[in-house]
Amino acid sequence: MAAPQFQRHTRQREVILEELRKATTHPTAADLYELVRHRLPKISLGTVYRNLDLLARMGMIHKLDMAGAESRFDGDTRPHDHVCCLRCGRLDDLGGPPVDLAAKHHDFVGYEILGHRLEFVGICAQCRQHENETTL
Amino acid sequence: MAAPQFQRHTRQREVILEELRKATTHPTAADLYELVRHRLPKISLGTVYRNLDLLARMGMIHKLDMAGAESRFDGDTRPHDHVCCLRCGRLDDLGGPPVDLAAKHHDFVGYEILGHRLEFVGICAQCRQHENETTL
DNA sequence: GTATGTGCAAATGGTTTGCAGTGGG
DNA sequence: CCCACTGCAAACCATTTGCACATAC
Repeated sequence: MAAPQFQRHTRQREVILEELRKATTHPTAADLYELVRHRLPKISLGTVYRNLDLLARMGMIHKLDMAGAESRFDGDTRPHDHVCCLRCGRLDDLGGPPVDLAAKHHDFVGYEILGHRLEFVGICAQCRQHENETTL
Repeated sequence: MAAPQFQRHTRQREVILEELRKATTHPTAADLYELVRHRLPKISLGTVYRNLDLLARMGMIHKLDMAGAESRFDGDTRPHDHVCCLRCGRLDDLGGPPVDLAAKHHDFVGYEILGHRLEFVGICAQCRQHENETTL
């Protein structure tokens, strides 16, 4: 709830942020751990989690909490929506401007609305092709 | 992936479904476990999970997976959206028809879109009042 | 009678945390 | 020099699972 603020500048944090920004796949914490480990072999998974949390609360990255177990992270903080493949689980950015749901309709039952979480679901191109090849 | 089908009719499943339909709070599996335990003291948490999963795959209830760690369940399968309070975590139904996002805009980057997950977030009436009382 | 469903308890898996040591400023 | 940050390992906690027994049909 407090304003998160960096107190130190560490190599670990720097590399985590770099690798996340470089990635195009919305990696999980474990994915990122592996990526970062190529450059900082001694880093611990706990440090990855701590820094991802800190970076997200600073607003420098986005934590994608939506469905499923593992959180994924996004180094691109420009507003955009996501599509998740129900078959293989891959998560892609959606082109075009994000859906605007502001104010629209609805009785908000006393809530002050601050935002929304939205994720499209479907079948990705690869999985659709796979299906066509396999299906009788 | 297979078509889920009931093979037996059990008291446990019956009571779980009844309690969920009676509840107005979108309970978690653990909440439901407590509720059901009043009537079936020997039921196990594993059974609650197994039946919730089965009922959800039958389409008789909805599993709400979005934010936070714990899944919540909804006995009302009519289409409707939800609002979640960022302060206290309560989850409410939204009145009015669900937001229609069909087809709209967007380059769906090769995906066949089957649906979406949507959840509004904000501060509930109670927490807003609390804030006003407490804030300087 | 039999295989599905249950209770129990242990296992799993993602995430968090306590602690002693490291290093950024 | 000091305190935030790290590495490590143990702790956590929601959920899943293996197994022997119970029970719906």
